[in-house]
Amino acid sequence: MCASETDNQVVTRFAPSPTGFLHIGGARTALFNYLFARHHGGKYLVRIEDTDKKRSTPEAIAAIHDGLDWLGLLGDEEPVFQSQRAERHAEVAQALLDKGAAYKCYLTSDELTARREAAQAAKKPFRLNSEWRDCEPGPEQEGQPFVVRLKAPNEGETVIEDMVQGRISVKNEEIDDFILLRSDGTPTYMLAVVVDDHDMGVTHILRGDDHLNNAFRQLPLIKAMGWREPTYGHVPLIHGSDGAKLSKRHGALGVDAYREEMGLLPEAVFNYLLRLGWGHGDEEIIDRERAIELFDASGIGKSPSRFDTKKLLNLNGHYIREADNARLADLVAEEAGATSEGDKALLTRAMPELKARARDLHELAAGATFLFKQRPLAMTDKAEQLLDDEARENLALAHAALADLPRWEMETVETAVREVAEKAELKLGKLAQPLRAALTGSNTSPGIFDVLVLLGREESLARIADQMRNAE
RNA sequence: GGCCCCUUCGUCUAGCGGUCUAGGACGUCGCCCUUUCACGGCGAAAACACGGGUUCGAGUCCCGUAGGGGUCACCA
Repeated sequence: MCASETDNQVVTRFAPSPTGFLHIGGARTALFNYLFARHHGGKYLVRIEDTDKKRSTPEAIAAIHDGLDWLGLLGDEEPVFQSQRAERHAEVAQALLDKGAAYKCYLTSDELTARREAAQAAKKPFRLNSEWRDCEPGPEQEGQPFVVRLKAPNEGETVIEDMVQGRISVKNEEIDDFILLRSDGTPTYMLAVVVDDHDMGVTHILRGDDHLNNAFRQLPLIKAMGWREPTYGHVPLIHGSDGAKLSKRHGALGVDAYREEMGLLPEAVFNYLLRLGWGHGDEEIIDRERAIELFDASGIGKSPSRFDTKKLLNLNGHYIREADNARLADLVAEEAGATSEGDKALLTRAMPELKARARDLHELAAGATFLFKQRPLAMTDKAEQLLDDEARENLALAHAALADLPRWEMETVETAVREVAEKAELKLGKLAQPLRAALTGSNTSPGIFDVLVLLGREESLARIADQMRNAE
C-alpha cells in the first residue's frame, strides 16, 4: 500500500469508557463505526477510555470485549488503552503550554465551586474567566498545585460540518477553557480523545450526540496543534419505550442480557440496531453483508429513537427461522434438556418444526423439552383437560392402529391416525389433541405427525399407553 | 436557566417542491390456511405538532410557538 492510499483511508473508532457493561447505545455506536469503515474500505478501531481509574474496572473491559465479540464488532487491531498513553498526553499538554495555547491555572476546585454557586444564586450564567489565562505565575505560586487549561478563543465562532446534524455553529465565547491536565498531572478525557484520535489516524468520528458540545471544545485544541480536523457525525441517542432516557427498565441492559436473558441471536440485534436511527428505503431485513454495502452517514436520522422490544423480538424470530438447525440445537440443548449426542441429533432433526414457533431462544428451548421428558409425562392443566374419558378411549384406538404399522414414517402414521378418526367418526382434532397431550404433556406442539415421527415408535406408543384407557 | 439539536401512523422509518387520495416494517384488529400453537397469505384502522410566511404549488424551504432531547465537572 502506498502512502497516499494510507492518507486517504477512512479510519473510525469506537471508544467506550469501561465503567459498566456494553449497553445498547454503545453497541449501536460501535456498529455504525464498523459499518462506516467497512463501507468505505477503511479501518475500524477500538479504544478503551479508562482515563478515570476510579471508575474503570477490568470486569467492564471484559464485558465490553465480550459484547463486541458477540456482535462481531471487535476492532481490526488490538484495542488501545488510553490510560497507557498518559505520558504522550502530558507531552502534548506541554507542547500547548510552550506554544502559549494553554496556561497554568492556580484556581482550586473549591474556588471554582464557590464561583459557580455564586453565579447560580445570582441567576447568571456561569462562565469561567480564569485570571491566570493572561497572567504569569508569581513567586507565591511556587509549589502550588495547578491545572493546565486550554486557551480557547473568545471571539468569532466555531463551525462544524457534521455528517449527521449538518452545519452547526457555536459562538466561541460559549466555549470555556477546559482542563487538559488535572492538578495531579493526569490527562483529562478531553485532552486524551483528541491526542489519541490524532495518533491513531482517526478520520471519521461517529458518536452519540451527547458529545456534540465536546466537539466544539476539542476543535480549538486540534487547531492549536495544527492537526487535521476529523469529520464528525453525532448520532441522536436511543430513548426508552416511554421516551425518557434509557434506564434499566427498558433496554439499558448490557449486551450480555440480550443474549442470556432475552435469548436473542446476534444477527437479530445487529439488524435491529442498524435500523434504529438509520434507514435505507423500505429495507428491513438487512444482514451484515448488505449492511456494509448500504451503510452511509446520509441514512442516519436526526431525531432520537425509541427502543422497541417487540420489533427486536420479531426480527429475532425471523433470524431464528433462518438459522442453521445444528447451531440452534447447540444453543438450546442444555436448556431443552438434551444431554447426550443422540439427544442433540434429535433436537437438530426437530428444529425445522420447532423454530417456526419461537421468537427467542428460551421459547425455542421450552418448545423442545417434550422430546426429552421422562415417562410418565406430567400433564399441564390444559393437557389434562384434553384427556377426558372419551379422549383416553380414542387414544387406545390410535395406539392399536399405530402399533400394527409395518413402517414408522410421516406418511404411514398420518394415514393410520386419519383412518382411526374416520372409522370412529371423529374430527381429526378430537383425536389429534389428546394425542398431543399424551405425547407432549402439553396442548401446544409441532404438528402431531411430526411429533410421532420425532419421538419414534417405541417412545410414542409408550407415552400413548400411559394415558389411554380401553373401552369397557 | 444559557447554549446546541430534534419534531411524518403507538414505535422504527420512506419521503430530499408537483408522481402524497403520504409508502414500508413492528405492534393492534379482522379474514384465510389448519390437528393445537406458531409460520405463512390477504385486508383494515392508524401520522406530516401548531401558526405564519416564500412559491403557481410545501410533509418537503424560511421564521415563530409548543413539545422533546442533549450539554453546561480536576466524569467520560
